[in-house]
Amino acid sequence: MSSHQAKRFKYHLNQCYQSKNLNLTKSLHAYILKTSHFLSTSLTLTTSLILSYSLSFDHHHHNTTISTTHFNILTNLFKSIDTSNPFPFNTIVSHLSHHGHPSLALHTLSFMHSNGVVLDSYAFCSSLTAAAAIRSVGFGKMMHAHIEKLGWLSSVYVGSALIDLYVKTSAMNDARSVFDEMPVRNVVCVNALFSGFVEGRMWEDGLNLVRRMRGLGMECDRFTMCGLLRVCAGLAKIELGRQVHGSLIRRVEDFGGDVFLRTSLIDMYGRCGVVEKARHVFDHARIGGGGEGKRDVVLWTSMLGVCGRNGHFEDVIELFKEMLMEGTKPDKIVFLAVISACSYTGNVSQGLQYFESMVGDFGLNPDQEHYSCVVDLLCRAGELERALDLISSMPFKTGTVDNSTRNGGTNNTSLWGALLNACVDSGNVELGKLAAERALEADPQNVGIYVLWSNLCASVGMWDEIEKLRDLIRERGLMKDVGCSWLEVVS
DNA sequence: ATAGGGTTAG
Repeated sequence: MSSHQAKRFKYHLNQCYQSKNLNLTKSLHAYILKTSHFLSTSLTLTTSLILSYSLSFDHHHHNTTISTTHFNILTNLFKSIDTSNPFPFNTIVSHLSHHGHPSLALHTLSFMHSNGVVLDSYAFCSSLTAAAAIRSVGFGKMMHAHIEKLGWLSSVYVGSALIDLYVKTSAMNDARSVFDEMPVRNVVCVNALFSGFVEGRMWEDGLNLVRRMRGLGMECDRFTMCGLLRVCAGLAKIELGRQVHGSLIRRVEDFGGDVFLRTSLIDMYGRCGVVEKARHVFDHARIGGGGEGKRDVVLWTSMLGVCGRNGHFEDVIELFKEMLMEGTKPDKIVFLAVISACSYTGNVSQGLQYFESMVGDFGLNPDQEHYSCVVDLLCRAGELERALDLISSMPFKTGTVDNSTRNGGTNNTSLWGALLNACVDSGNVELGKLAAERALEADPQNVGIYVLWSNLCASVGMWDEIEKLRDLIRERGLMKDVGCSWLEVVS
């Protein structure tokens, strides 16, 4: 086989890779084997084959497990690669973890480990990213042990990736201790830890970390600033927020072209109640900064959210229209923002219209979160029966997990919780009991539900029921959390 | 031929 031929094969494999065509990959593989023995000597061709296979497998198996047949194909291909050189393996792990196939990346790492391929910082970084993507604490802990044994904890790259993994699995204490024990630190690992504090709404911890940066001889970059704006929003620190805005203008080159920063800035001003300023930042978003006049969906969503939370309902309607006119297609999150805006401002019929338009005009299937939103909308307007009807008509089973959401799945506690909340207000015990039962089926540890239910019981003098609830709470070991709210209810 | 951190809703 000539190198020209090899190039052609590589080109075709790339096509398989792009189109995720398993059968095409299989026949190309067979053809290559029949044509010559070139495959066993061509690393790049083997690598391409592995990637094409991996992508087609996951296409069929939704990224969780692969069949033994497929696993064997991969393993055999792995075995034809010289294990004394980690380079090609690292390339494979990197590709897989960056193209949405984390579990296969981890399979590859396992193969490397059990076949004596040297595990270097590149291998660990890629697989830590993969483990973070599927939120695998177990795999992470295992890798952490290996990393420590091999001395890779001293690498800022590996350290940052490890911190990120712990952050994404909500193990903030582990993240913190990795950070504290790092011999060398830079902005990236600070940002990794900081983003964990921000995501977990641990505003003060985040702020303290940023304050420590000066002492460590580090400057904030745009990632840090972005988090800092969210801290300002969380603590409603408008003055600090203005300072961050000022230093963005002074210090960050073309910050206006950065959607992340603009979005956080709009959100910050909005949560601090300075709607005009948020609008000002939003209105100038199309100018400069590489944008060709069309604004990002996320940018629109943040502005819609700002108007909704501040009760500017007319602006929400207007903005949504403008967004469509500008040619920006709404996504599911835009509708969450818009429908909850209707909910805040008590515009039930418009909220329902948007909900219907979402499916009818834009072909977007509502998630459980959308249903929660509409249930909340109906309940706030006192339409409890309609809310119950809507829940019964949902295409989901109650008590199941919805994996389509960003945080990897929320159950439908919020759905029943919204209904229960409304029942407390209206004193509807019968429906409230049903809602409380369903909510606790989905999440038996949810203290808020116990409190709501006992509030409802107390309001109508059902003291026996409260007594039963109290036993249940003690049984499930939730007494400590419930604390003062419980005492308030009983006394 | 290879590596680490960020935005919107609730």
